[in-house]
Amino acid sequence: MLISARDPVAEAAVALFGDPLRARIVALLATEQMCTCHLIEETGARQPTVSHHLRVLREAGLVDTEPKGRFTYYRLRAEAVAELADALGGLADRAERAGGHYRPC
Amino acid sequence: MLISARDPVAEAAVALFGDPLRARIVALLATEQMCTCHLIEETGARQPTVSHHLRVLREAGLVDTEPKGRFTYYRLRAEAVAELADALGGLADRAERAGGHYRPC
DNA sequence: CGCGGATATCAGCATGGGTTGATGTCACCA
DNA sequence: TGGTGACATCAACCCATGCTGATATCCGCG
Repeated sequence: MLISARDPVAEAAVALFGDPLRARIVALLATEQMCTCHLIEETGARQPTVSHHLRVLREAGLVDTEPKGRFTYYRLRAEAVAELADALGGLADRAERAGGHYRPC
Repeated sequence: MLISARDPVAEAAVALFGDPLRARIVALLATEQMCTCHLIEETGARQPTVSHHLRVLREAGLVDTEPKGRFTYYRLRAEAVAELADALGGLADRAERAGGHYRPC
């Protein structure tokens, strides 16, 4: 795994947690599917701010949207989060095996 | 898990991946322990920049340091990465179980 | 059809964090 | 002891991103 600016793991991690409000939204969506109006209510943030963060999550492929009339419900994509968890598990494994190797200076 | 600005999961994720260069450093440290001079060489970044990012990782408890004379080696803490992976696995589980719950508007 | 509600987007502004060059401190060597 | 190398830190600068108020668009209802 060569992590670069375009690495999906880094991008997903930053999309999920790169901002405190967005991390809060993620936590809320992990409890139930919610529409924008609920997220605005729960977080106390302004509507455009909430919409902006939902857009970041949407474009990162971390949420699905389901329009219901005037309301838009968001679902956290468990499969995408699980992929990230797996990738991090792999990183931990590699780090474990990397111990003891000392490159000379 | 109530993710907030102080949440260790969010903080670890951001410390690991919040900047492309830092993510790159993390990937390098997952292959072997390296000293600052190696990381400067491998990444092509300036020394203060590399030091700054190492500091972020250090203060987040994600790397251990081992001074060897004038050289400082860094080790990615596999256990810390594994904890993050576990937490994300839990988040994915919860998101999976959250499907189907629709709060009325 | 007109109005109100939900929300996605736009444009402008402020701030935090990354990068840079300079500096300070410690370790090593002749 | 003095000089050099490694690197942690400092201070200044810049830019990407989050936040705000305004606007546009779509949907539902009387």
